[in-house]
Amino acid sequence: MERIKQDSSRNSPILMTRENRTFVVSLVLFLFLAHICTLVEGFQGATVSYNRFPRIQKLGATSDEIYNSIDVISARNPSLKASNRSNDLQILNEEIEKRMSHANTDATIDYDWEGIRDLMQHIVKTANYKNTQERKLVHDSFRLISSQTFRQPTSLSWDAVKFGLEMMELQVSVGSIPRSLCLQALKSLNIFMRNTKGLSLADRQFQANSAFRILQRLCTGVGLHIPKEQNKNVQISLDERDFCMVLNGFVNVGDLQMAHRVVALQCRTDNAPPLSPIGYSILIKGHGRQGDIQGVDELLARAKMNDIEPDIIMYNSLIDAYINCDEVSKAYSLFKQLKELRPSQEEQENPLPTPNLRSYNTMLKGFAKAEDMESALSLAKEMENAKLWDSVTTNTLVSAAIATQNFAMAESILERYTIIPYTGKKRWHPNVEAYTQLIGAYSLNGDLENAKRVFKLMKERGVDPNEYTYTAIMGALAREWQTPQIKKLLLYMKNVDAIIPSVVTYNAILAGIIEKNNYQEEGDGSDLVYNKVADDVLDIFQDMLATSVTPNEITASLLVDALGYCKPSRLDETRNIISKMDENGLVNSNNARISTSMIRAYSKASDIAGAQRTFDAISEPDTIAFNALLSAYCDSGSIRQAMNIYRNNFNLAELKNGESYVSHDVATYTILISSLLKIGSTQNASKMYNEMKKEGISPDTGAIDAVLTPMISLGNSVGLTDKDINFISEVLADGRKLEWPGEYLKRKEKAIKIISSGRMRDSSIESLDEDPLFKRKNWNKVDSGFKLWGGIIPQETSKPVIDEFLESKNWNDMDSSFRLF
DNA sequence: CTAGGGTTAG
Repeated sequence: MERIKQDSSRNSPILMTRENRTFVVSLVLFLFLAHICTLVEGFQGATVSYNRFPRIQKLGATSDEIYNSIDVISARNPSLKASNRSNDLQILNEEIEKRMSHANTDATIDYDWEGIRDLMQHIVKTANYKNTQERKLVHDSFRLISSQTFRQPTSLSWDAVKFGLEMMELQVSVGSIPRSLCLQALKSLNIFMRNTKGLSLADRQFQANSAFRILQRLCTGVGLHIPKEQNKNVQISLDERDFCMVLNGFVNVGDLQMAHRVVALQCRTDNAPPLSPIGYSILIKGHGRQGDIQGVDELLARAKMNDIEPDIIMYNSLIDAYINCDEVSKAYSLFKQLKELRPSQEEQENPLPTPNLRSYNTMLKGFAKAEDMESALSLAKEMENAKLWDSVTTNTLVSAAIATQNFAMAESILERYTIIPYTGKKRWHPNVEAYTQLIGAYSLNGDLENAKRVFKLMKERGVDPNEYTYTAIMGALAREWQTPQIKKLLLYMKNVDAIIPSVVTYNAILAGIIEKNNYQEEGDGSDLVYNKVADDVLDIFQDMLATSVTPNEITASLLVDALGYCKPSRLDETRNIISKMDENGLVNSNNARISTSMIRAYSKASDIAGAQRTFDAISEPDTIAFNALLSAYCDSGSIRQAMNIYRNNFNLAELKNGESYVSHDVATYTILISSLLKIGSTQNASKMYNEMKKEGISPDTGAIDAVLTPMISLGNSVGLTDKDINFISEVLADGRKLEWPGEYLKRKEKAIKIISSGRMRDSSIESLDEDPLFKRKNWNKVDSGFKLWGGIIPQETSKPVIDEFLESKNWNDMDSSFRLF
C-alpha cells in the first residue's frame, strides 16, 4: 500500500469554514484508512505480528504453490494416487527444512512465519499418526523449527520465539514432546522475559502463560517423553530460577492469581526447591503494587512460619510494598529497625541485614509520597554524609519537593546534583526524569513560562529531553492552546532529535487543548472557540496518523470530547470517526471510556435517548459511565428519571444481581444531591446524603460543597426549615473532618451562622461564590467534576523557606571536599 | 530469578 503524503500546503484549520472542515474530516478519515490498511497488511491472518518489517528476501514458494506442486506430482505419478501421504509429507518436510535453513546464513532475513504455519497445519492435518514413518516425519518437521527458534545462544527476535512456542503447542496437540524441548523453550523465554522493554501487555501475558504451561508439563510429566539420545548440552532439571521467572512474569502483568498457582505448583512438585526469599520478594512486590497490605502481611507471617531468613532485598521489597500501600510509617519503622546499630550482632540468632542505597532511596520515595519534605530532607542529608547517593536519590528528592509544591527547592536540588558533564553510556541522562517531572508540575499549575524555562535549562546543562520530556512540554503548551508551537516542536522532536512520539505524547496534546476549551466562558460567541478547538484537535490527530502512531481508547474518547463540546455538537462526525476506528479494530466503540464521552456529547446535544442507548451498549459499564448517564438525565431536568435509574440499580445490588449492577461512588451521590437541591428538594437531598453514608461512602470536599453552597443560597432566598438546619449541621460536621484550602470552610460556617440567626443578604455571603481560587478550578460550576483540587495548594513564597531549611541543615556550606560524582 | 525515578487518562 502506498503511503499517502501529508499535504502541507493546506490552510490552517483555524481559518476554515464549515464546508472545508468536512474536507478535513474526510482527509483525516482517508489518511486513517491508509494507515489502517498498512497495519492490517502487517497483521493479516495472524494472531501475532510477525511481518512488522519489510520482507527483505522472499523465501521459497507460497503455501498455495506448494500444494499445487503436490497435486502436479501426484497427477504425474498415478502409482502414487493410492494416497501416499508419506511422499507428500516428505516434500513438505523438505520445504520446511529449506525455509528454516536460511536462519544460519543471514540474520536480516525475515521469515515467512505465516507460510510456515500454513505448511505445518497442513502437515498436522493430513498425517496418519498410526504410520510410524509419517509420525516421525511430522515430528522431524517440528524439530526443524524448534531447533532454530529456540537455538542457544539466541540471535532471533521475540517474534521467532513466539512462533516457536505456537508451534510447540501445535505439536503437543498431536503427540508428546521431548522434555529437552520444554527446557529449551523455557530458556529462550527466559531471555525475553528478562528484558520486557517495548513489549506490550499482551505479549508479556503470553510469555507468562506459555512459561507456566511448559513448567506445568515439566513438573507433571504429562505429554512428555525422554528420547534415547539425550542432548547433553541442555539443562536437565528444573531449578528455582525457572519458577521465579514465571512467578515474576505474572506479578509484572498484575496477575496474582496465576502467581499463586506458580507457587502452588512449586510446592506440590516433589523435587522442586522450596520457596526462598527470592520468591517471597516477588510476591511481596506483587501484593504491594495492588495496595494489598493484608496480603503483604500474610506473606511475611508465612515466611516467618517457614523459618525464612529475609535478605536485604526482601526487606527492601517489604519497605516498598508498605509505601505502595500508603503505610509509610510502617515502612519507616522497619527501615529504622534495619538501621539500628547492633553491637552484638553475632550473638543474635537472626542478625538483620544492613540497609543499602536502595533501602534509603525507597524510604525517600515514601516520604515524597507522604508529602513529608522535612523527613525527606533530613534523610537526604544523612545519605549525603554517609556517601550514599546516586541519580535516583536526586530524582526522588526532587519529586518530594514537587509533591510539596516547593518548586524553588526542586530547582536548587537540580542545580546542585545534576550530573555534569554526563559521559555515561546509558541512552539518557540519569536526571532527565527529574527535569521532566518538574516541567510536568509547572504545566499542571498553569505555569507555561517556567515549564519552558526548565526545558531550555536542560539544554544548557546537557540533559537531553526524551519522549517523556517532549510529552510534558507539549502538554504544557497544549494547556495554553499553543497549537503552532506544538506543531513546530513535534517536527523538531521527530526530525532533529529523532524521537518518535508515542500515543501518550499525542494524547497529552489532545487532552491539553481540550482542557483549555473547558475553561472558555459560555456565551460570547464561544461556539466559534469550541469549533476552533475541535479543528485543532483533528489537526493534531491527523499528524498522529501521518506519523503512524496508533491511536487508542483514550485518543478516541478525547476526539469525542473535542467534537462533543462544539456548539452545536458535531455528533455525526464523532460517530463516523469512532465507528471507523472500531471497524479497523483499533478500539471497541462500546468501551466504557469512549461511551462515557459519547454520553456527555449526547447530553450536551440534549439527546437523552442517545445517551441511554450508548450506556446500554457498553460492554462493561462502570461507575463513571453510570454517573455520566445520571448527569445527562439531571442536566436535561429529568431528575425523577435519574432517581429511578439509581433506584433500579440499587435494587440490583440488593438482589445480589452482580451482572448488571454498577457500584456507586461519592460522585454518584453528588450528582443526585446537587440536582435535587437545584429544585429545592432539601428533604430528598438529605435522604440521599444519608443513604450515601449508609453505603459506607464518605463525603469528600466536592460532596460537602455540593450541599453547602446551594443550601446557603436557598437560605438566602426562600429560607430554611429546622430539618434543613439539621442537615446543614450534619454536613458541616463531616466537612470539618476534611482538609480545605484557604478559608473555604470558615466562610461557609460564617454564612450559615448568619442564615440560621435569621439575617439575610449579608455582603459576606455574596462574596462566597467569588473566591478566585475556586473560580480558576471551575469550583463554582456544580457539575460532575469532583476532584477539583487534587493536591493543588496555592503556591507559597517558598524561596525564603527553603533557604532557611538549607541553612538549618547546614547544606549551604557543605564540605566541598566531598564530591558526589 | 528478587528491591528504588518521569509523560497522557472519562
